[in-house]
Amino acid sequence: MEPRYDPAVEKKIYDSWEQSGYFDPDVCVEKGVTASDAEPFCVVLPPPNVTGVLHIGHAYEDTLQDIVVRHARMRGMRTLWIPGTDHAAIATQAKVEKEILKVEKKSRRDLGREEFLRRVNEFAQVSHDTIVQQIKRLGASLDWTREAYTLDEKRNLGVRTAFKKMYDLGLIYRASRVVNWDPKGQTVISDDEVQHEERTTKLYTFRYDKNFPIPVATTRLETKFGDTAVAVHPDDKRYAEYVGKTYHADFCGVPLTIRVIADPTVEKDFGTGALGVTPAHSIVDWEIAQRHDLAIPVSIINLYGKMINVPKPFEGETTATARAMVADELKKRNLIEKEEDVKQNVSIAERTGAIIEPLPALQWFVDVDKQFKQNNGHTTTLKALMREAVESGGTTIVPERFEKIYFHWIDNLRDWCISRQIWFGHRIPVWYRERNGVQETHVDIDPPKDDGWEQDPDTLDTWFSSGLWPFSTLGWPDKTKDLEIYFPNSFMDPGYEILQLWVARMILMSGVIMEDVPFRKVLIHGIVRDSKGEKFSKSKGNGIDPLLLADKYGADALRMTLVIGAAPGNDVKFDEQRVKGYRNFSTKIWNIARFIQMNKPEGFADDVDAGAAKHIAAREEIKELAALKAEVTKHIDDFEFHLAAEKLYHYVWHTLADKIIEQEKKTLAGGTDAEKSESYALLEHLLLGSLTMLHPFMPFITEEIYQIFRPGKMLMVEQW
RNA sequence: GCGCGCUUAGCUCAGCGGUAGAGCAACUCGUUUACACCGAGUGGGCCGGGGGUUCAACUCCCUCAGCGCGCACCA
Repeated sequence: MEPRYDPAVEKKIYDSWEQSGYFDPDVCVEKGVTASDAEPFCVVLPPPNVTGVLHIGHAYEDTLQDIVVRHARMRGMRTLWIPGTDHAAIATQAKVEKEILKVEKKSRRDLGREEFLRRVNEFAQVSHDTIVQQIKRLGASLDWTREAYTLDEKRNLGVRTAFKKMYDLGLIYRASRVVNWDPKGQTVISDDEVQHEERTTKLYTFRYDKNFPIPVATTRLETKFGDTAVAVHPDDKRYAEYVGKTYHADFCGVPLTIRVIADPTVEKDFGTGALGVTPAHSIVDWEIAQRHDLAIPVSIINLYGKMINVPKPFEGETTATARAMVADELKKRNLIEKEEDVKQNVSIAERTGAIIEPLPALQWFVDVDKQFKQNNGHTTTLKALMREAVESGGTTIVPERFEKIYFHWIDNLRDWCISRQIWFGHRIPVWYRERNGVQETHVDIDPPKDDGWEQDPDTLDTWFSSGLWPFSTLGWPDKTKDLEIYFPNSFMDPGYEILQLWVARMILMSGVIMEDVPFRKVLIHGIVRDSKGEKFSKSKGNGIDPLLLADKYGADALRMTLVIGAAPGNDVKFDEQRVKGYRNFSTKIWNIARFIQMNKPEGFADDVDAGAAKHIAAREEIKELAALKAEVTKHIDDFEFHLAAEKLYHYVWHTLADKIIEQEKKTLAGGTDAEKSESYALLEHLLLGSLTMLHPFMPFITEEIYQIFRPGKMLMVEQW
């Protein structure tokens, strides 16, 4: 054995695993390492976005899965782990758009849809290749023969099939309503893609004009051109006499017709207790307007955040400028009664950082409250279905506290807006044409055969295709053998930041389409942060390249650092110092192996030294190892990888090396031949046993050493 | 506002009803069949504050504080 373990061999080891074909469970069955009737175990990789390179968070996520997968494989299960990448519609398009604008000073419209998509696909391909190499470098035992992409043809067929099915069930509909408009990305986004940021802003208390009886408080003076009502609480005695009446007001030169209505959602104690209702530019106001049958509102803000349908000088101004102008005008008219600073949560688009502009638009939605009938005869709603999947125990979420967050999210869920005004993604499978003045709509998997149809220009929310991932990767909508064997998946390991965006959508989609849960267990993990507890981000420049660390200390050391870093669901604070510590552990393991190998008695061979093996069977050290195995197995089954890894670390270093080897040194030096053989047999047994248990955590070094002791074998598929 | 976490040794974190644990850091010794990417050992903790349940609480319950997160409101 070399005096030192060199992480450079890790690439070679990965290649040998890949060449063996054992990542593919069919090959395992074929070659007899897995029984043909073995219980299936399937995990689908959360597909990394093709927007760049792998970061340390991926390394963490992939390590956790690889532990589960390798453990299952070693226990003889028919184990499949499917790789793939995510086209990540908005994220990827935005990235390429930005790059093209920077380098060529061109917008996507300058290039045209076809050319632009060619560029995005090119970028995605390069990004994909990098990512795959990176995943392999970390040792993930994925079956690359089954690799998928959320935007490949197979998955596109799945998306179209799912859309059609949900449309036919009445779960997908098209409607005009106030949506979250991202003025920067020029697209609608769903509620879950909106984030909130607290800011201080001015709250104005004003009157539309001198004769209007009720003062109203608002932070958005510029939208008041679009007001059609003032809402007060039904129990509010101050305004009871005005309820039901309609007033004509002159608001900064614009004639408004304002009805006073009573609605229980209005808070008496906020502002003046009276709310100016702007149906076109507030989701809440839109809903109030619906309840009170207010007239169809006029938009006063366009898609670029500029004022429209208002007189000069307001027309064409940005909302911010218009707000200041309105404030000036009202002051001139002496209509501002109060001006105060308030804290307000501003809605931000998570991808572009733009402030959301609520405005009315015609979009496609998934109805989460609609009753529909499943093939199995049950009548349900999507909300109920998502709730039941977890309540019934069909899917278990670990740690349990995330179940609470999940239910809380369902309780507050609104219809899911799935159409996006971007080009990169799955085109909506709907075609329109006008015939004799009548608008016709065709919703199907394939385009209509006859003439005159035009496909909807929009694409689908990336999470629509991601939601199908647990079964689209298995070949659905075809009735494949994989689907039969491996669905529902056994395990899924996403981060908590996509519990709602992704996990919930998979449960939803699987519930409608497959009428089953997508997976049995979900282990939610935390975020990897830097040593100060800050999130890694490009703008902060605190990123760490997991690949550099793997090359420097070995992928195994990196994996151990991440695993022992924290309990499930908690964030991991990452410090390079710790990786060093586990590199030292690798060295320790290496030296244990070297020491044992150096002491192999002349002529010792496993088949002829059955006597030595028999002798050691009764020894305490063997029992101790067996007890450890039971503990480690239990911890892995309970997803307590940090405990399993820590115990193994402690055993190997402080029991096997510090105690047992030290104790055996005397025998190895001065014992009889029989005693030496026994001593060696014991140490070898303990070493190989430790390597076996360590393998899911530190696959490379364990494989390397194992093959030195057992040439021709492969630890990856040895018995646990 | 509703909900969910976290607070344990200098640092990073485990443990979660039975006399406080690990890694790193610090200190003291040590180099004998591997390993200084060593070994043996030492110091260091009112387990965030207060109250309760219990024979027994870091562990369960209540409450307060600080930090973080989710959802809603934000007119």
